[in-house]
Amino acid sequence: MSIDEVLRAKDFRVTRARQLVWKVLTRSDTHRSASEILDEVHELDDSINASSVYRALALFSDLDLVRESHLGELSTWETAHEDETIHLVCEKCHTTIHFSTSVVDRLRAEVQRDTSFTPTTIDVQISGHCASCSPTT
Amino acid sequence: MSIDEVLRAKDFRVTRARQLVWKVLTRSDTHRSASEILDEVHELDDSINASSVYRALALFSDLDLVRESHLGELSTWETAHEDETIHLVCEKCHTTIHFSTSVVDRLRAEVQRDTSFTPTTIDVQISGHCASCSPTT
DNA sequence: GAATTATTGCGAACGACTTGCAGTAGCGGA
DNA sequence: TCCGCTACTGCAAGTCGTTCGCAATAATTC
Repeated sequence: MSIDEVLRAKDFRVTRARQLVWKVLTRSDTHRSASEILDEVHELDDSINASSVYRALALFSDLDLVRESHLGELSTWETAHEDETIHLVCEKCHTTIHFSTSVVDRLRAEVQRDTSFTPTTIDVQISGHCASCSPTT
Repeated sequence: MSIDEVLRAKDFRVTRARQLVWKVLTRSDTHRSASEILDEVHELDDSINASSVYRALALFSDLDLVRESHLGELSTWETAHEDETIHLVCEKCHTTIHFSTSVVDRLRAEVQRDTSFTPTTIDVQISGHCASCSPTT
C-alpha cells in the first residue's frame, strides 16, 4: 500500500509535502533528525515549508508509520520497526547502524520475572565507534 | 570523598551553585531533566542562576560524576552508574526504577562478536507500567 | 467547475540551552 | 587577616529546534 493509499484510507489528504517527506524517509533506513529530513526534502523541492515537514512527521508518527527516537541530542525519525532492532550510534561520525538481537526479548522476560513492572516498549542505544572511526586509526 | 574534596582535588573551586546542584543530584537516585534540577535548586536557594546550574551539570559530566541520558524527550541527569543498571520508566507516573541485569553484558558481547562496532556505553530504557499504575487498576 | 475545508506557508512565539561580559567571590600567598 | 588573582557567577541577549495562529491555498466532493 503506497503512502497515498494509506493517507486516503484514513481520510487524510494526499499533499506534496507529505509525499516528499515519505519519499525521504523510505529511500534509506537510517535515522535522521528533523532538520536532516527537512534538508533532503528541500533538495527535492525547496518551496516546502519547515512547519509542513514537522507536521507531516507528527502525522506519520500518529499513524505509526514512523518511529521517533530520542536517542541522541536531537530526536531522530525513521520508518517504523520492532523493539528488537536496536541502534549502534558512532560517537564520532554519528552513523547509526541497526542491529537485531533476541537479547531484548530476554530482557523483557527478565524484567517481567523479577519485578512488578510491565514493560511495553524497550529502547536500547549503544554508543561507541564504528569500523571506520575506530579509536586506533 | 565529598563533592568539595573532589572539586578541590581537581583544582576547581567549591561554589554554592555546584554544592547545591550536587545536593539535588545525590538526594535521590531518580532521573531529572535540567529544568527539574533547576527547580529543586531554586527551592534551596532561588538566587542561583540557571546558567550556573547548566554549567555545574556540564562540569560534573566532564568529571564523570553524572551521566546524561538522551532517552526521553529531554536530556536527563543522574549520578554516574554502570551500564548494567537500566531504567524502567512508568508511562503514567514517570517514576524511574533502576534494574540491574547481566543482559547488558551479554548484549555488549553479542555486538562485539557479530559486528565491527566497538560499544562504549549502553543505555537501555524500558517504558511500561509500574506496580501502582498497572493498567488493570 | 464551484464549494468546502484540510493543509499549507508565513512569521511570530516558545522553551531549552548557550554565550559574552562585567562584577563577584574562592583560594593561595603574605 | 587582608590582598590579589582569576575562576566562576549573574545577567541579558542570542541561538536553535520546534510549535502555533491565521490567512491563503489546494485537495477532495458534488
